[in-house]
Amino acid sequence: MTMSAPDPFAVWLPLARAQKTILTAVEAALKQAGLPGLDWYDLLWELECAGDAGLRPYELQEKLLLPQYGVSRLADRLARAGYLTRQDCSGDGRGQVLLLTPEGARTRAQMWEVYAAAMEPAISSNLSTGEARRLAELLGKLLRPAPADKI
Amino acid sequence: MTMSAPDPFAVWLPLARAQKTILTAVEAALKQAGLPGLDWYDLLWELECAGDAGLRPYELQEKLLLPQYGVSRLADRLARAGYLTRQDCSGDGRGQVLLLTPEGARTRAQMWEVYAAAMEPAISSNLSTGEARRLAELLGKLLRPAPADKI
DNA sequence: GTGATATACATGCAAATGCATCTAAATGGA
DNA sequence: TCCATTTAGATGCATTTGCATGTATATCAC
Repeated sequence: MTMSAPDPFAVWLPLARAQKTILTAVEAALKQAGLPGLDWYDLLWELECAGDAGLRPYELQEKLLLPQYGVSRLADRLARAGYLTRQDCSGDGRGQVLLLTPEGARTRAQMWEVYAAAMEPAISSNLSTGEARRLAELLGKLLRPAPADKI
Repeated sequence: MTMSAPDPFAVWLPLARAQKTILTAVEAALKQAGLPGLDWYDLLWELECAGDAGLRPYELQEKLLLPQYGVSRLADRLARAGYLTRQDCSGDGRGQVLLLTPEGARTRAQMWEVYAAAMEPAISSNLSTGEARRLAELLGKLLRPAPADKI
């Protein structure tokens, strides 16, 4: 039996398309609800997970896969909205610690409702429980560190 | 045997993360090669597929999952770069037909080399042939039309 | 210590994006 | 035919992004 070579694009094309489709749907739902976008959600969520310890911007940069200036300015906007505070970092004069405010937590909770509601039909209606589990598993494998292509 | 409910986020989170990771890697490779980004590639590719018939902007809008103004301006840039031409549309005075130029085709071919080379390690090194096939299949299911959430 | 390098974060400027709106041509009724 | 509605596409304006660079502190070699 001949096994066709694993065409990376057979994976990439539907992957990109599925991501874009779902992303668009969720962003539309959030906007319609008068809530911020997913990038705000992700940052708020990480801060909530971090609790009282807060997070340094460079930590968020890794967690969110954002460029350094991306985190810097995203945090700016969140701070202006009153969703986080910047605190001088004891022990590192260059740095700062970002902390979630109660209002930030409230907004994240509101967003979660909309987020989950928009996600559910986009995914659950097209996959069985077993398929979803298998898909998540395969995507997880895809995320393993690539073999040192960083220069 | 109890079957855990299908958590949509168990799929969405790695999906989004995998897409972003691979996208970033490919964009970086293209940039380093002094070539345009993936959005240009996608448009060039569709035009190449369309051949001499070309494509109407509204057709690209559907194929590329872009907003109307997105296609309008992307086409502007491609036209300024000499990669496509806009032709008045016989039969619809409002419309136009976008046609690939030879230079556009050449650039797309160059991009393809870099694109494919960057994609390969990101995907093939983490998945077996069978896994890749299964993953592509599951992602395909995910792309089925959602149950009428359009307003 | 002192100087060189590396790390953390900010920012000016140009380009891209989102949103609302505009024009023009097509379609559909009466 | 005439008017109302829909569709194709462009564009002004505000926001966001990307890129390069700037500033300040930390770390390391000596």
